[in-house]
Amino acid sequence: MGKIEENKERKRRAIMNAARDLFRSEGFVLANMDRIAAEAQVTKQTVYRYFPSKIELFEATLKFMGESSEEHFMDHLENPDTAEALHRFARGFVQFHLSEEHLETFRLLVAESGKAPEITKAFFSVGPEDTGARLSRFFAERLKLSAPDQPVRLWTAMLLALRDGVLLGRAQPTDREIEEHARIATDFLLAGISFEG
Amino acid sequence: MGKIEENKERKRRAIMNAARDLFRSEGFVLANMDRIAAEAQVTKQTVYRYFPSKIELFEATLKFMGESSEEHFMDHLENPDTAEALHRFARGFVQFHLSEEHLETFRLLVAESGKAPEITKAFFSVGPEDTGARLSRFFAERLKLSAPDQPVRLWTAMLLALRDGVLLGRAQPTDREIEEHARIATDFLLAGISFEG
DNA sequence: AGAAAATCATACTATTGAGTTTGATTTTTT
DNA sequence: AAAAAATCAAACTCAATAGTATGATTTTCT
Repeated sequence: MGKIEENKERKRRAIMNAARDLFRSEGFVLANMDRIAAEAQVTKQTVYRYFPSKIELFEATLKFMGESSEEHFMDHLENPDTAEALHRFARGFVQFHLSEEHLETFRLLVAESGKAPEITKAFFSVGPEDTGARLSRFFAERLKLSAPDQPVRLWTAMLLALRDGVLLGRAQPTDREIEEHARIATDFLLAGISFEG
Repeated sequence: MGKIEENKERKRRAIMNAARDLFRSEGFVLANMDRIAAEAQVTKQTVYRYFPSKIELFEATLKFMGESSEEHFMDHLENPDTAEALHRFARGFVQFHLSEEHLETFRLLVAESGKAPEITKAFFSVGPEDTGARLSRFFAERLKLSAPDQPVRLWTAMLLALRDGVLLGRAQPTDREIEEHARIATDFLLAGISFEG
């Protein structure tokens, strides 16, 4: 592969990086192409060589975000101590969903999917869709549940209880509060499915 | 009160009605003042006589929305049969939070509170903030819980499990699914607090 | 070295939309 | 009926911004 191809790839990524930051912080409408070009250290002309329009840049960027999203809370499910695995996963899950990065992304998706529902497909085509599936497998294997989907859904919903407040402008919970909430929700789940640690 | 004052009040409301619809369906940035004026059957000039700027119209409209929001699921808590009260409330709560009206409002608030967190205060200064408080009272009186806040939060969070999907563009659940989900979440709650129907 | 592709710098077009201005018309008050 | 307040109709200013055009410069390939 020649240097031209390499550079193309680098530029593409530089543009999508800048686009991601601006779309996240400003939203689709207010993010502007001149500034995306500037942040990417590239001419607007070049942006348009790679992406024919703002909306197509947006779609490509969403997909890019889905692919490059870094969650590590999944790893906790490998822990051999089942209760420990659940508690650690829970804390990581809550922390991630309250992180500024994720909240901005969520805001963006929620706002735009109102007008163009198909847009979020791009994001989820690669991304976090399978968290539920992975959890269900864990519940089936480790907790011996024959119908794990329901408890999984209830549990993750409980874990997200703190998010609405933050989304609507309430102060970010402290680490202490996050920790405690994750524990309470998880204990509640375990009691509900009669699991003995 | 003279006719002028009456008319002022009517016009103000007509403008905010139109503004509400447009802000909800288009979002703050894309909603435009010419169209708001047109929908309100009023001149743009008149809009500006009542509201000095778009942002101030927006704030006033949010407050107006908070005040005029019609939820009726609260009434179910008066039902003397406690389990019945919970189940009916649950269904009404889920239905409301999945209604197109509420989803659009939520989208709007989530999108805008990212840039101006204080903006949602206007909405919640009157509105649904106290659902939690009312529920806590119910849990304390009817279920004899000494610390009701935690279960209330977990329960409402479980009830909202279906919302994320819809927010991100998944198909609206059927009435059947809503009903079933509300029942399951409520049963899970009751089991968790060892309540015997 | 010289051709070809990509990028740069910059200016331009065209549209949209917030907020203003002006002067005529209607409605309410006294 | 006449003064005063509110509204209308319509044109205008001004800034922002998506997307295009042009011609010079740089980078890569052969």
